[in-house]
Amino acid sequence: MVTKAAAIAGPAGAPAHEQVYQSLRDMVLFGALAPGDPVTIQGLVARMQVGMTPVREALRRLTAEGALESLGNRRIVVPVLDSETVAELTLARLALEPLLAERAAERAAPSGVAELQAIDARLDRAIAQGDIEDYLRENHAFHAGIHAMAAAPVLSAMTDGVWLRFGPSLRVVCGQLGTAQLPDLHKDVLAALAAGDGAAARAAIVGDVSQGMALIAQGISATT
Amino acid sequence: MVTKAAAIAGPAGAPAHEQVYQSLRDMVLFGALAPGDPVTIQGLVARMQVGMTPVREALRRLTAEGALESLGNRRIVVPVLDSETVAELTLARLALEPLLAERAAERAAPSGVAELQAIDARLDRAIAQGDIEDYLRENHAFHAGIHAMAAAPVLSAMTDGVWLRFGPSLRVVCGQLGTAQLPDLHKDVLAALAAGDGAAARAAIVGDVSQGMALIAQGISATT
DNA sequence: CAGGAAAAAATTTGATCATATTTTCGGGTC
DNA sequence: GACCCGAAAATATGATCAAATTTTTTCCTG
Repeated sequence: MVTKAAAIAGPAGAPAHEQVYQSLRDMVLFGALAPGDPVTIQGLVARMQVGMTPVREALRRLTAEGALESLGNRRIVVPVLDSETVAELTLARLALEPLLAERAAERAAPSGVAELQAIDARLDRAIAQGDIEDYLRENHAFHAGIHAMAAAPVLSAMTDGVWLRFGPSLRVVCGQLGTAQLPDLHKDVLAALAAGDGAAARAAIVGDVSQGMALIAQGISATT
Repeated sequence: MVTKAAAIAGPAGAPAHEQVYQSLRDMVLFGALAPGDPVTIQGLVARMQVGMTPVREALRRLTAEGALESLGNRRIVVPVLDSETVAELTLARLALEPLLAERAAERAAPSGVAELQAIDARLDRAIAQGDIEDYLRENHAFHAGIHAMAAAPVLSAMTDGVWLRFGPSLRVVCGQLGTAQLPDLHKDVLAALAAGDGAAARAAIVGDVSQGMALIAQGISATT
């Protein structure tokens, strides 16, 4: 796949390695990179207009987070998930995200919930229009918003890492199945957050995560 | 603190950035770096004998894992934990490590259990002698061994990241309280592993993690 | 005249790049 | 099928530039 993104994006003031990191992170999360795609330093140096040092640093960071995989032979690729790994990622998400949702419900402010509702509205529109990239972006924004509400930076960071691992594969699954049958328990989540009901938020997220990861598992086994 | 470690350690064939990473990781885990210690690129370039690029890459990797913290102003320090962060880390450990222990019990091979027993024997000796660094090393080896048994690379990697976050603070607590009152439910863990009893292993690890993190929380609040 | 705050110079440290070196992969040959 | 050679990519270094902290100097005020 390897869509050619022209140049680096991000805060102009930020250091180059940070901008490269953000760009690559976006590509991983929102479908510009497919599982198995090779990621070369020189390619990134040419595509974005920076030296090799910032690119190297961004790459190390991404591999440390599991977004990219460093083959022993000096080669870096977007990881291809097998079913065991998907099962592990499901366990990880189910261990962390319900916890975050519960905390979010206990701390939810009306303005935050309203913002999530706006995101969810855009998400529904993306599904209706079959726009996969928009769906991925808004879906991520929705969950990231919940995690921000939970006020648990460490747990949020760990969860982010998990999302980076399945991002490319989720994109593939969406491409195969379209946006029609994607999970959407977001309305339940929103209701729970608005009501401050931690248990309900937890339950809704468990459902959302389970459905989403089941879809990925299904897509993986179909390819094998 | 900042004990001067002479040069890089690690597999000779490995790339320099990997060796620097391993060295720094050891320092973080086993007490050579204290919370709040500044970590400068140039200092590392001088201490280990490598250029800046490998040092930079190792530093990015460590900060991505949460072992180091990048202040906005281009400065990198060993994180100082507050009580909220300790609470989060406790949640994270309790979410992941019992899961790993349970899986380990279901997959435990006799040879693996024997190896863990050997580690635990060395650990007891370190406690008896009050050798903090040895204690930290063997304790880590013990838990890492369990995680390896669980055959869950992603969950293990996530847990490793958590350990990196509280490593320096654990060292401080050991220094304050000595090795006398350290938690040691390892015998229960070993029995559960040998018996293949997942629930018992889970329970033992819950106890071990809870006790250890409570000690850290106590040490943190004492300093404040 | 002493004390202190603000400004400016100097030093230290980080960020980036261009270049040299080494390693790996692919193609061709025996 | 094994082996060697060339191209391409990664690793690592040192130099250069920019930013931030620290120190010093200066000037104003009490």
